[in-house]
Amino acid sequence: MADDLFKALADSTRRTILDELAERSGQTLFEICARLSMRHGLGISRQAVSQHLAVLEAAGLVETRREGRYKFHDLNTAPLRRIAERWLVPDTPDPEDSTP
Amino acid sequence: MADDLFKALADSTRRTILDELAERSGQTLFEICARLSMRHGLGISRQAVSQHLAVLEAAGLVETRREGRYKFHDLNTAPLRRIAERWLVPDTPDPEDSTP
DNA sequence: AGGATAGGCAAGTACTCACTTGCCTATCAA
DNA sequence: TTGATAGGCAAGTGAGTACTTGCCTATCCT
Repeated sequence: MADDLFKALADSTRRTILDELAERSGQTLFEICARLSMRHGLGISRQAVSQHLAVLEAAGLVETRREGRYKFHDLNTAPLRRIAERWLVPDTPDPEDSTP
Repeated sequence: MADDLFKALADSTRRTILDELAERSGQTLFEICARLSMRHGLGISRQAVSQHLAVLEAAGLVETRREGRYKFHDLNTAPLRRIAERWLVPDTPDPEDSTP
């Protein structure tokens, strides 16, 4: 659960994708590919970006909506808010990692 | 720089170590090993924990102080606070990942 | 000094993961 | 229908990494 979130954030390309979606929400796969290439100089295939988006969606950081042949991607920052709270608040720890 | 931070958080054992240090700061390597085994059921070698602590220290999440033959580890939550801010604030993005 | 404790260094192994390659499906426009 | 566009599925490859094993250094106590 939380493991998916942190693993998703561990890759720099995925973090750049989050940057792009934070700036302009609702982009399609091809739009994201173009902007990664143009603005960030990332020579990366469409399939690679698609796989990154799947990871981000599994982590709950990206939500998608389909319209016709287009699939729009939206950023969801809710999971990010709980990251810092885990170690800042000396509360009962999340039993997430106790039994991997 | 920020890459070290996210990579450090990507491992569940390291996150559990942060949990332990959040609960009791200033533990030694052997104390951390014992608590990981006792309270979390993690059968992990001392060297593995030592390597994890090195990763956490490189990420700025753990600071160490040496006293005699003991090395105490303290949690530093400062880097965590800036994680959520990156995508919550629609500001000029950190140019960190532009040129990997 | 000698043993015990706390920690460090380095090479090897096994596994994960990012990325590519190749092909396939679905929607829209002519 | 035909072609073009947007996206998906799956196997293979190469690099990174978590962990082990073995040995070494430093500090403390008797």
